This record gives sequence, structure tokens and C-alpha cells, in this order.
Amino acid sequence: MTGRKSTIYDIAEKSKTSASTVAAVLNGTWEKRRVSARTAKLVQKTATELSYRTNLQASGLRTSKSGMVGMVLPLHDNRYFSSLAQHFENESRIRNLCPVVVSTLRDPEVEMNTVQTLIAHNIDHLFIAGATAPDQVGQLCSSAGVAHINVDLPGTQCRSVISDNYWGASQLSHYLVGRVAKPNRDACFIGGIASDFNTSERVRAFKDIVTKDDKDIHTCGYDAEQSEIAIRARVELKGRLPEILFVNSTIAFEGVFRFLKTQPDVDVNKSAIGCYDSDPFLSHLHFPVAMVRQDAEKMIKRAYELMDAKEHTKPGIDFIQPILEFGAP
Amino acid sequence: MTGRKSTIYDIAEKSKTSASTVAAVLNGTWEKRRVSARTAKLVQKTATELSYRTNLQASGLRTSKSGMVGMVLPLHDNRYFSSLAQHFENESRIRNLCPVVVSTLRDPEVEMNTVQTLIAHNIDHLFIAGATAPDQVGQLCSSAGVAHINVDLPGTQCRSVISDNYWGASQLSHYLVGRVAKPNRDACFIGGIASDFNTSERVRAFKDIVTKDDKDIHTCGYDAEQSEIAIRARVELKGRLPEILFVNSTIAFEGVFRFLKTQPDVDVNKSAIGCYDSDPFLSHLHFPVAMVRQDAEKMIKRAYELMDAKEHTKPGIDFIQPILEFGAP
DNA sequence: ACCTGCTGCACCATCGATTGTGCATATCAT
DNA sequence: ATGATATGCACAATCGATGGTGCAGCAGGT
Repeated sequence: MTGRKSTIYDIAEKSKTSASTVAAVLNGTWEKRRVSARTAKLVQKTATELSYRTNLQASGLRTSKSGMVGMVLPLHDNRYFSSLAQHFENESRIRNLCPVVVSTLRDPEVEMNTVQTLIAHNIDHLFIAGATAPDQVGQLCSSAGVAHINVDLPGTQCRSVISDNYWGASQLSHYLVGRVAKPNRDACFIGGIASDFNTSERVRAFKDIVTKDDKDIHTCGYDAEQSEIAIRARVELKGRLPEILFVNSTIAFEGVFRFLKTQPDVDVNKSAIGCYDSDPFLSHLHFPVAMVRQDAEKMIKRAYELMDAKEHTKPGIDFIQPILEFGAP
Repeated sequence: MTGRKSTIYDIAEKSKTSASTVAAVLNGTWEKRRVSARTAKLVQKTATELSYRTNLQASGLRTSKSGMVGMVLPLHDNRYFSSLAQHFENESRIRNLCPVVVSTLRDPEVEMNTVQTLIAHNIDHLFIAGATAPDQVGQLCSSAGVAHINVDLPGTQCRSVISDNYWGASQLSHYLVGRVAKPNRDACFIGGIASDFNTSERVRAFKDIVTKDDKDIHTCGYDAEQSEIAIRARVELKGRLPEILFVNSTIAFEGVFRFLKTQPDVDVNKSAIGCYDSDPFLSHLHFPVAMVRQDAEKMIKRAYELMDAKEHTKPGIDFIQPILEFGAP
């Protein structure tokens, strides 16, 4: 049952050949190494008989490869990141690579250690998604000669593929504005962290298109409670619901929604509400919500194209348009 | 920048010691190997100077370990599985292991290949979550001597930690029944796949507690469209909404919800509705939904306890109670 | 002076696959 | 028959870390 794992030496012995011949047959270089087809067949057969499996650590040690490709993420249990992970898996499988996904809990130290470990295992390349310190991580990869690409957050040292937050937020803003004919309408932005790159891009668009007033921007974090508090305070202050409401994530939306449920439906229906993030149940509420969904699939495909074309070394940013889940603005 | 990675030999040379001494210092066995503290300090210093990183492939080759622990999942982009992944990460980090998560797309072949690859990299142990063929995968691990535990789906060969679907579905059923005083009430179960272990357990509970009639069980798959069709057909047939509605997943619920929106609110509010799965937005609909959430955290903690205690070899099933997101039945 | 027992370390085989090189035997041309 | 080229394979070094073993040097006891 738990019989010792067999090696190329076992196969060599059983098939009366040498280890180098066996290795050549099993890794496909046998024609190059002029092993006869007859011998190759024999070796193959013996290998299956002994249920041989290449020891990838030994192989990797010799070749400085591993056949594994990695992706680091902040979190697994998040729609967007898990979607990135899923598409990373799909694309990796197409390329016959073994994808491993690791989350680092938004902790820069965990991030660095994890990447060190992956590098120490000689991963063939790394996708760095949502790292808190993309450039540090990138530095680590560079100095180890590991190909890498930033996803979702831009780095300055290497190629990055990120969601076009400015564009998405502009589209959403235009749409919301279009739904409110009035001049002098009241508008606000809820959720996210001002210093966060993605949030700041969305805020920039919102300011360019909807309102320049900083008092209308409530970047109170990603958390539902804070968002609920923020919208409530705002409405109490103004004495009415904003006519345009831009919510920065589904989590924040949860809080906002808890508040909106306390308001009369007729009032809520007068507001144009948008959410930068998507959730299937949001399209089923008793009022419409315009949503923007980040195109994880396209981002990963793009990143892989760059990797395949070995263009990952050229710094630069590729923007991927998110998907608008509402009528054109 | 991309200077060759340094090895213990480089450190040995620079610090005028030997490779074995360096190795001992760097892997913490130096006291056992009677290296003086002075030498140890020196080696440490040189190691940082050369920004040394252990080559884990070489180390693993020698020791038949890797420091990596794995989890295979059907999908990343799913609330339940990504939650399992997240807790797996957390628990692994606590134990100072490097967790890697891989999805296998519910494809038995991908499943086997992936596990083979992980084994070939000498992962220290494997959590098998939601595998289509847990026993085959387990067999593979056994024959390679890799510790493994099934999560979410039971295997016959090794220890399994699964959600107590029968209990959860019983509780939910009792609750729903309690909300409908009438005798002879109409009830149905929507969603899931009859042959699926988890679904069948839930159906078993539903049958024991609510209705024995097979015609009331619509295991029409996990897909939203099919569920929508199923509930619509059912209601058309019976001429009214069921008084008890047990939906087997949030995805299925999406379809059911699309249909419910076409019905008068008063009617919908007369039904007792439950969903075996949880989503934050489901608690915000215009009618109440009782939810059951699988306790991913407890499952993973349990699985890790078994692993730590080396009890993973004893076959047997540990049932973990899911969390009831409704008042006690 | 001599044996014992410890300290502190270095030597070297080993894990399993890869790959440059070398060396027989076979094939062919002249 | 002979040198030239091709064919088919085996040998052995190598990747980097590990750990069993051995061996100086020194303290302490008699």
C-alpha cells in the first residue's frame, strides 16, 4: 500500500537501462538524446508498472523550475478576489501549469514571507493581486529572477494590469446624473478608503462628474457598519435622501441598505443609486441599483498574454474596462 | 540586482565555516549539533549580508518535506468554498505553514492530476474539500504517504469532517413547519442534485420532518434558471404558492426569487421560506428568509485538530453543526 | 604522563532528476 | 578493408540542503 515511491533508478534497473535514459524518456527529451523508440516504449511500460511519479523537487532543484505558478491575494472569501483566483486557475490549466493561490490577509509581512516561500519553491511566475506593497513584493521577485505581474493594484517597477476604475466610475456617475434631471441635486459617495488607489480613482471620477465638494465624499472604510453610520448622519444633516448615491462596494452597500430600509420606499425610489461592485441579489431589491463589475476574466487573460509574450518586464499599466450592469449612460 | 542566489556554500566560504555548520545554524538544529553561539551569530550575520534564502526544493528533496500544505476545492468563486479556503489559510498560518489552495473545477481528472502534482512537490498534508472522488484522491495520498483529511464530503478510507446537513436541514424544517400552523400545508424543496451527498442528507431531513412525497422534492440542479422553472411549474400546477419553501442554495434561491417577485407580496409573506446557505443580502429582502450557514471555521479547525493529533488516519466522520440564522425552531 | 570525556566543528554520502560527454557498435562511402 | 559518420546508450557531475560520523583540541581526573 504505502510502498516506497519508485525513482528513475528503479525503472532503470527493472528495464535494464540507465537512469539517464529513463529520465530522457520520461521528460520527453528522448528523441533529442537519441534513445530508440523500442527502448522508450519499454521504459514507459516499466514506469507505469512501478506507478512512477517524477519527484518534482528533485527535478526542480536541477532545473530551477517547479511547474507551479502562483497568485497572491489579500483574501479568498471575497467575490472579486475569488473571481480573480478562478480565472487564474482556468488560464493556468490551459497552459498546463499547476496554479496555487495564497492569501496574505493584507498583512505586508505575511505578504513578503509568503512570496519568499513561493520563490524558494521556484515557482515559475507570480501574479500579485491586491498586494499592500506591490513594489516590495516585485523587488523580491526581481532579485530572484521570478517573472511577475501586478493585478488590481499598480506597481511602478513592473507591468500592471488593473481595473479602469476611473472609467467605470465615470460611466456610473454619468448614468446616475442622467437619471436626475434636476439641477442642484444632492449627491454623495459612500465607502472605501481615501488613500486606497482604487477608491481614489473612483472618487476622482465622481468629483469630475458629479460633485467637487469634499463634504459629499464619505470614504468611511469598507465596512458595512461605518457606511450605515455615514449615510444616516448625512441624511439627518441634510434632512433628506441624496438624489445620487454612489456606493463603493457591496459590503458598504449592506450598511447603506440597512439604512435605506428605514426610509419610505417612495423616497428611496427617487434616488439614483449605484454600486461599484456587483452582487446578484442587488438586482433584485425593491429599487434599482446600477452596478459596475470588475472584469476579472479580462484582467487575468490580459496578464497572461503579457506573461506569455514576456512583456511583463516592461513597466506600464494596462487598464481593463469593468462591466456596466445598467443601461448605457 | 539579479545576482545569483546565494547558498549555504557561499555563506560557509565567507564565514570560514563549513556547509554543515551553516545548515545547522540556519535550520535551528545548531544547539543539537553543538555549534557554538559565537559561530552561530557569525553565520546568521553573513546569511543576512548575502540575503540568503533556503532553497526549499533542495531541502525538501533531502527531507521529503516541503513546508507547504495544500487544499483542493471545486471552485474558488463560491462563498462556501472560499470561506473554507480562508479558514484553512488562517489555521495554517497559525501553524507556520505555507498554505496553497487549488481548485479542480469538479473534474475528476483535474482533481487527480492536481493532487499528483502537489504530492510530487511533497506537500506535508492535504485537505480534500468537495472532491468528486474523495476516495480515489485519498488513495493517491495514502500510497504516497501524505496525510490527508476529507472536508465537506465524506470518504470511506480516511477521516472526514463534514457539515451536519441532516441536522441543519432538520432544524430549518422544524422552524418552517412551526411557522405554518395549518395541517395539510403545502411544502416543497427546490434545488441541488439528488445524487449529491449533501443534498441527499438535506432531502432526507426534509422528508422526515415536512413531507414524504417525492413530488415535493425538486432537485433540479444548482442552477438559478432551473430553480426558477421548477418553482414556477410547481405553482402553476398547484394554483398557489407553497406554504413551506426549502431552497437548497443561494444560487437556486436567485431563481426562486426571480419568480417570487412576480407574485403578490401578501402571498409571498404567507409562505415560510428557508434557504440552506447564507448570503447577507438575503436577510434584507421584503420577506423573511431563514438561513442555514455551514460553519466553515469550525470544520477547518476540527480538521486541523485531527491532523495535529495525527488522528487523520482513523476513518470516521465528524459532523459539524451549521449555524442557524433564524430564531430557534 | 595518560586515559576519559566533552566541545566544536568539518567531511562526505545522500535525496532524485538532469545533462554534458564519452564510448562502443553499426552503417556507409571509397 | 578502412576511415568517416551516425546510432544508441551509459557514466558521472551537478543542483543545494541535510545529518551521520569522525576527529582534533582541551579540561579534568588519577
